[in-house]
Amino acid sequence: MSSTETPTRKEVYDLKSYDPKRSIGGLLSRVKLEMSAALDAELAPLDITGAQFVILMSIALGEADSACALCKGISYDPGAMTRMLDRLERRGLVRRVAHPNDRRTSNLELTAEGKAVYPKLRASAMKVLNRFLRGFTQKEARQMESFLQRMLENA
Amino acid sequence: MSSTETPTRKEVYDLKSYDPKRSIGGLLSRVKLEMSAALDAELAPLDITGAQFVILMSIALGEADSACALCKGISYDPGAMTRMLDRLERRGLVRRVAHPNDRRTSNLELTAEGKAVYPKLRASAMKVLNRFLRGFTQKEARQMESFLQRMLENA
DNA sequence: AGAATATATCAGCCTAGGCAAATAAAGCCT
DNA sequence: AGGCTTTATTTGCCTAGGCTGATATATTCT
Repeated sequence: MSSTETPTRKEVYDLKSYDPKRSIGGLLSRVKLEMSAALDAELAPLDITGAQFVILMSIALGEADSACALCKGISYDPGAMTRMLDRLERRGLVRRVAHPNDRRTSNLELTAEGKAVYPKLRASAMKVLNRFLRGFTQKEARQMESFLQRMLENA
Repeated sequence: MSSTETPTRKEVYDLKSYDPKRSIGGLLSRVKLEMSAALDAELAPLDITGAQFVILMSIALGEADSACALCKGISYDPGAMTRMLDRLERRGLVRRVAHPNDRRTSNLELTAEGKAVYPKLRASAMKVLNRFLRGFTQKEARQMESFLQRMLENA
């Protein structure tokens, strides 16, 4: 060995240094909490929650066209998804359309109203996120994305 | 101006580049979800949830000695906290002790059993976190902490 | 085709947090 | 002391997600 320790196998936190609240885990939970609250507040005037925002975005971007696909995409409970879509349908933002070849499922579409609010949703979410990233350079933001991506791959 | 643009005022995401799922917001939510699930799984054998872990840690570290202090420390609902402490008390991990000078509140203490599991909790949480941080250098971890801290200050 | 299996959704029950009103005890002000 | 305000906790009600089992289709395999 070239040195007294083996840095490549060393873990980030050890029993002496680990402080739950100041650790990446604690900070990340807190940031997520604050960001969700801020997004909810930003979307409140549109009478749309942060959770609904996620669903609407997925549909709008063509990432999912059925309840099942939505669940898989974001690790959401199917039972909860049924009720979530019920709400969005009652709210007039989403429509369930019969699937021609598969009668088990429905295709999901945004209604006219859904399409109309979509740009506002996008802008609101972006605004909130940018607020949390005040003072970040592009380079720092890209690095943060990369860190988070790596953590996800380690999951 | 020394350059054609003003980089200091530029925001991280704009309407063209913003992709909700790949953005820091989307990634961060997802990482938090995965980390919480992983922590719950790790603590399941001890019959303790991730939410309970947070409370127990705060008490153990002397960060809070009353329900109210706990709520303030972690932005938790007082009503929910009453019930959380009821559960922890029934579970035999926490004790409410009468406060000598203030009969509105109770001092919170870990029971013997609570003190006994505490090191295991700490080790479990650390283990999960280190797993998500595989491949991170110390420098990268410190930078991640700093990014999250800055986001919090922007909240 | 018929049976076994897999998929998609839904409905019921449970848990847990958020909110608002109620209660009780301090603290403050004059 | 008496009244007003603040603080700490509790309780009831509401919402929403997780889990399980039921149901209806598709799909696959003989």
